[in-house]
Amino acid sequence: MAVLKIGRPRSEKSREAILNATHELLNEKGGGGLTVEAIAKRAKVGKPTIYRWWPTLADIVLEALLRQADTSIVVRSFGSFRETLGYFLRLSMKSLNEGSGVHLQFLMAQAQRDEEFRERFRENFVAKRRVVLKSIFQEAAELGQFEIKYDPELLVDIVFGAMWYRLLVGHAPMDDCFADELVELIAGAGQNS
Amino acid sequence: MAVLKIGRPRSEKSREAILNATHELLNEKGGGGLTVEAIAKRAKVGKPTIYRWWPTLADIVLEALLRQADTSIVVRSFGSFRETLGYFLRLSMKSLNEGSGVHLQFLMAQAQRDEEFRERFRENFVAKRRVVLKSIFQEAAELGQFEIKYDPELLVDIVFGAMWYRLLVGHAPMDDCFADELVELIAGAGQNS
DNA sequence: TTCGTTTCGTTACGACTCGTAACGTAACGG
DNA sequence: CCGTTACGTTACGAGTCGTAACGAAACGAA
Repeated sequence: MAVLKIGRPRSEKSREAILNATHELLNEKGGGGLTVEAIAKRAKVGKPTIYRWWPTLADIVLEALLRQADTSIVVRSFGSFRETLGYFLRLSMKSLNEGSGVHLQFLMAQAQRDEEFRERFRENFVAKRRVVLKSIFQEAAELGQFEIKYDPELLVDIVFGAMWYRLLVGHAPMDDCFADELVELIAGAGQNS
Repeated sequence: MAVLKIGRPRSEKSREAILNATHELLNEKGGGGLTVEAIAKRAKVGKPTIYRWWPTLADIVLEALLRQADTSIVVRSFGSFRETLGYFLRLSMKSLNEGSGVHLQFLMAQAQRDEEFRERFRENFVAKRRVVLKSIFQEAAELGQFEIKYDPELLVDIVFGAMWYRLLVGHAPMDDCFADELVELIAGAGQNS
């Protein structure tokens, strides 16, 4: 399975410069005016170099997001279901408020204009997050802390749906209060007879 | 309050042609490649005429949506809370599947790239829908059919959030089953002690 | 009817972004 | 040294943007 590599190897320096420039521009000017040329200029890189490795601007943002999200998504199991879910939600919301929210807004917007990217976004990001949250529900169910009275897929739609909704519409904050409310509602849905 | 009008009046014919062309292009080619020039060409209208009345492409889509949404949003009160909410959700989802979903996808995408339009979208569409759903909760609460154990704002985030999430991500269908599941979960959240 | 006002559709423009092609140069393995 | 691949630079056609300029058309008022 060893892949034979000939020719000049890919510049890891340029790759990181591109991802860093994307991250910076997103946080400085938002996703509104993000452009490939701006990234190339900031990263001191040729535009064809970008198009050689990423099919779309959105794919650059997706990779920039995944690079930092891998380290920030942590699932810790506490004694109770409420604590475990609450920790996960507060951590997720903190990540959104501290920068990755702009990435997600941009990605979801682009997913509406590009059907092929929408599938990549769904497979490489959304689906993975869903698995994590679902595992929290199922683990709690196995421990007897949570009774699955509703389809876990629905519960995931509820939790992530509400978060995405607030992120995209911007009518209410993504704070700990919101996380606690969600925990109470979900926990309440798996408790009573 | 009678406003004095002098000069040539606005062409109602052109206005409707523009909104109809927008509606047609959205349903034919999706929101991906929708452009002002395409609308002008389809509506047989000059491009400056469009820019005279709408500041943004998204505002045209918003008006095209509101024109048909006004007639399709109906709230009927049935005997039970489950029936009333279920009717509202099934009707909303039917509307999404039959055309207005493409409008909403486009509008939410544009709202991420244009902060000013995001506010208009929030005020003129999202907020109004929220009021309608909230009124269903409160009316049921007054009738003793539903106990408000959670902030009504949160419940609205839950219901509309889940619907928006499915619409934008496209991982699961917007069918009657989904509506029924949501009804059960919400009703269950306001029933037990 | 005539005039002033406003909108109409057409055409054209500069500015911007897109994605790609062409070029010579740089960095690897054989 | 040679073949291969990636690099950065430059330039290009295509498309869209939002606006300006123009003459014609449609209204109310004199």
